[in-house]
Amino acid sequence: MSGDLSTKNDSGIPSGCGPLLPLGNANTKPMRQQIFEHVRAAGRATRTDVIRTLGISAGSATALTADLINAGLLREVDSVPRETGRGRPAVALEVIPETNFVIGIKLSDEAHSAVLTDFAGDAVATASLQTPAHPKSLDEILTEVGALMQDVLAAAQKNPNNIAAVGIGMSGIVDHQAGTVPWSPLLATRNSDFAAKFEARFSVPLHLDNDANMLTLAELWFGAGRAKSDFAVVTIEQGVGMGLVIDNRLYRGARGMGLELGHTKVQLDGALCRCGQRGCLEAYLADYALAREAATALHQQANDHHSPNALLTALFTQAKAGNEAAQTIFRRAGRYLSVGLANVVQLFDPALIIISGERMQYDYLYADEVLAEMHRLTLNDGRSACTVETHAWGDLVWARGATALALSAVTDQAVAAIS
Amino acid sequence: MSGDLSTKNDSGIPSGCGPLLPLGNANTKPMRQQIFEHVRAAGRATRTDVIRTLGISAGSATALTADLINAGLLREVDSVPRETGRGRPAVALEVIPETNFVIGIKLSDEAHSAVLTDFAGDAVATASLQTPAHPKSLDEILTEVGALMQDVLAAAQKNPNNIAAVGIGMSGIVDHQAGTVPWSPLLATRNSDFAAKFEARFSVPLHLDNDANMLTLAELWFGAGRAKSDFAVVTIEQGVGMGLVIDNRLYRGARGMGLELGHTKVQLDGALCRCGQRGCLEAYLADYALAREAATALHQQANDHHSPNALLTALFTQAKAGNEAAQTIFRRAGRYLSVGLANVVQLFDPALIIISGERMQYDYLYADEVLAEMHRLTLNDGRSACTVETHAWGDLVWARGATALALSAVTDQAVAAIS
DNA sequence: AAATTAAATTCAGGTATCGAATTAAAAAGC
DNA sequence: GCTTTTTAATTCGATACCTGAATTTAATTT
Repeated sequence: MSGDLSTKNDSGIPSGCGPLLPLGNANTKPMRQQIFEHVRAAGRATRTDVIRTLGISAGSATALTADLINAGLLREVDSVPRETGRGRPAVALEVIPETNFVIGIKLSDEAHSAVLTDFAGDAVATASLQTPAHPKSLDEILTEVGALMQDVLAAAQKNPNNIAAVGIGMSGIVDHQAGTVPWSPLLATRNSDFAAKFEARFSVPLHLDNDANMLTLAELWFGAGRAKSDFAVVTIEQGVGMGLVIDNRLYRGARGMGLELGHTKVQLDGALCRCGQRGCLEAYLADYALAREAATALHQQANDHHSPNALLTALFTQAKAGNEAAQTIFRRAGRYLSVGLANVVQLFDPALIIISGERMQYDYLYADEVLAEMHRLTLNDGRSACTVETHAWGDLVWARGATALALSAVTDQAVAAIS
Repeated sequence: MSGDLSTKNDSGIPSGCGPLLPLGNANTKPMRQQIFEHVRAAGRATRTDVIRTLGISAGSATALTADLINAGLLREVDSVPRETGRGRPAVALEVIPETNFVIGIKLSDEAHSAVLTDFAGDAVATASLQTPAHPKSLDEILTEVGALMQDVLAAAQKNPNNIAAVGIGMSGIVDHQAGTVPWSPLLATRNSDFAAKFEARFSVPLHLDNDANMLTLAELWFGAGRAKSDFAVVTIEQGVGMGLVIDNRLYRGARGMGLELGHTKVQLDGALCRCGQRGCLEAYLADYALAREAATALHQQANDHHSPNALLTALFTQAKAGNEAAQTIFRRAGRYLSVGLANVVQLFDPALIIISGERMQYDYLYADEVLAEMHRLTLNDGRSACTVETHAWGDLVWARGATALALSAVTDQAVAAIS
C-alpha cells in the first residue's frame, strides 16, 4: 500500500476518509414541488395518489396541495367521471396550464424550430423558419430567433410578456451553466456570450444547452425515457451525438463537453473523420461519410447530385434496387453502428437506448440486423438484454426538449415563490 | 411529430410530462450524518469548520455535535496545539475510532486479502491467505473467508462480535442489492446466494460488490478521487474493468452488471477475446492476451515458463533489452489502451481517470506515450484536458474499498440510531 | 485590568411533517 | 329510507429540525 492510501500521517492527526465533497443537496426538492411535479407527470392525480407515491401523510397532502391551489398552480378537476367503487370519491388535481408559458427552440443550419408550451407541458403552437445555411454572427442568429419567437407567439395568440422563460438547443460546444457557446457550427465567432446577449435583447430568462442534451430531455420529459431512471439517447444526424440520463437526471459530464459518441474510436487508424482524427465512429456513419463513398459507388451519376441529401437518397434507392456497392456502404455503416451501440451498453449498462434522428428513415440503420449484431457484441450473461428503441422524429421534438429545460426552471421558481 | 410525444390524448385528459420516477431521495442524509461524515472526511474539524462547510447555523452545530458526542460517535480533542490568533480557541472534534470495526475483503483466484478498519477509517490490521486457484463451491469459499477473518481478527486483537459489518469484493457479475453472485470465475456454481449464506454462517451483515466497484470506492474514500465529484477508475488485471463515480456516488449501472470496459470493441473482427468475441479491448491488453503473443516472440524459451506471470516478466525483460518482437507487443497494447481511455473520455467526460492494477508495474503501459496518444485521440476544443493518474497498488487497497462499503452502511445505521 | 476577538451555547421562534381523531361523500345492506 | 361500511379528505396537536439573536466563554491585545 503506497502513499496516498495510508491514513495515519506522521503527526498522529487522522487524515480522514470518505468523499470530501458533499453530495449536491440541490436534488432534494421541497415536498410541495415534488407534489406539483408528480401531478404534472401523471397528468392528473388525486391526493390519495400523491400520498401513496410520495409516501407522505394525509395531513401533509391536504396542507401542501392547498398551498399549491392557493398559489394558482393546481386546481381540482370538477368533471370527474365517477369511478366504480364505494367510499368518498377522490378529487383529481391537475396543473393549471395557463399559469406560465415557455418557448423551446432548436437551432439548425437550414431551419430553426420553435414550440410554445403551457405549464402543463402541452404544446400550444409551433413555428419554423428557413434560414441560409452558413455560420452567422450572434446578432444575426438572435435576429432570426426573434422573428421565430414572433411567429410562434402569433400562432399561439400570446404576447412576449406571457413567456416566463425560453430554452434553446444548438449543436456545438455549449456551456449550459454559463450560458455561453465556446464553439458552434452555426456561429461564425467563438466564445459567444449567448445567454447574456439574448436576455439583454428580449428580457426573458434563457436556458441554453447542447442539442443532444435537448433531445435527451425530450425523451425524459415526453417520450420513452419517462419511466426509466437510467438511459442513453443516441442521435445520428450530421454528426453522432449522445445524451445520458442517470438517476432521472441529465448527466452533463464533468467538463461540460458533450458526450461525443461520434468521436469514440472504433478502428485504430481507420477512416478519416472531419475532426481530423482517424477511426471515429462518425467517420463511418455520418452523412458526409456516406456521401463521400456514395460518389464512388454511383460513379456514373455522381455529378447529377450536388446536395449531400440528394446523394444519400440516390444511394439508398440504388441499394434497394440491388446495387452491390451501395449495399456495401450501408452494410458497413450498420456494422459500425452496432459496435458503437455495443460499446455504450458495455460502458454504461443502461436499461434503454433510444436511437433518434431523421436519417433513421434510411431503415438500413435500424434494421433488426444491426440490433442483433449489437446484442451479439454485448456480454449478456443471463441478464435481460438492453432494450433499444428507434425514433425518427423531426426538429420539433428537439424544440420540445428545450421547453423542458425552460419549464423545469420556471417550475422551480414558481413553487419556491410560495414559501 | 409522432405518437409518443403528443401530450393531449383523445379523451382530453392530460397525459402529463416530466420524469415518472422520483429522484432517489435517499441522497438527502440528515444533518447529523452530514456532520459526522464531514468530521471523518476531514480527520478533525472544529464546530466553526462544520458551520462554514455545511452552511448551517451555530446553534444547530452545537446541538447536533452534542448529540453525536453523547451517542459516543465523536469526541472533543484535548491536546489542541494552540493555533495563533486571538479569540476563544476552537475545539476540534474527531471520530472515536473504537466505536465500530469493519472488515473488508478482496477475493482473488490465488489469494484473498483482508483489512480490519476502525470507525475513523484507519486500517488496524491486515491479513492475507494463499488459496488454490480453481473455482470453488460457495461453502469452500466461505470457509476460506472464515479463516481469513480469524487471521485478521487475531492480528488486530479483536473478536468476532467487535465487527459491525463485512464488505467483500470479487470479480464476476455481482448483484450488490440482492447480495447474490450470478456468475464469478471464483465460484464453481452460478447464482450463489452469497450474502444470505455468509450472514447465516457468521452472523454479521455482509455487503457484496463487484471488485472494480470496490477499487473505485477505495479511490473515492481514501485516494485521489476524494476531491472529485465525477471520475472513472480503470483497472487492468486479468481483465480490464471500470468503475465510475458520478456526483460523488458510485454508479452501478441499470442492470447491475459491471461497467465492462474490457469488452468494448476497439477493432471490428479483431483479436479473439476469452469472452468468445472479437476485437474486445481486453483481447489486446489483458495478461492472457500478452501471454499468447509472448509465446511467439520468445519462441526459443517459451517452454521454460509455465506461469503466465513469469512469461510476462520474461517478455518485459526482453523488451527492455531491445527485443523487437517483444517491444511490438507492448507497443500495440499501449496503443489500444490509449484508444480505450480516449473512448471513456469521449463518452463520460470525467474530470479524472485513475488507472490502477498491479500490471501497471510494466511501465510501458503508463508511459507518457500512451497518455499523449490518448489526448491526441480526444477532442479537446480548448477545454482543460482530462487528468490521468496511475496507481500500481496491491490487493489490500481493493480490500480497503470493501471496508468503505461496510463502513458507510454501519455509519448510516449508527447515526440513524440516535434519533 | 479593560478592550477586543472568536468560539460556543442558550433559547425563543418558525417551518415542515407526522399521526390520530374527525368529518365528508359515496355505495351497500337491511 | 335509514344505517352501516368504505374510502377520501381535513383538522389539529405533537415533534423533529433548523435558524438567528443574544449571551457566555476563553483566549489575545492594549
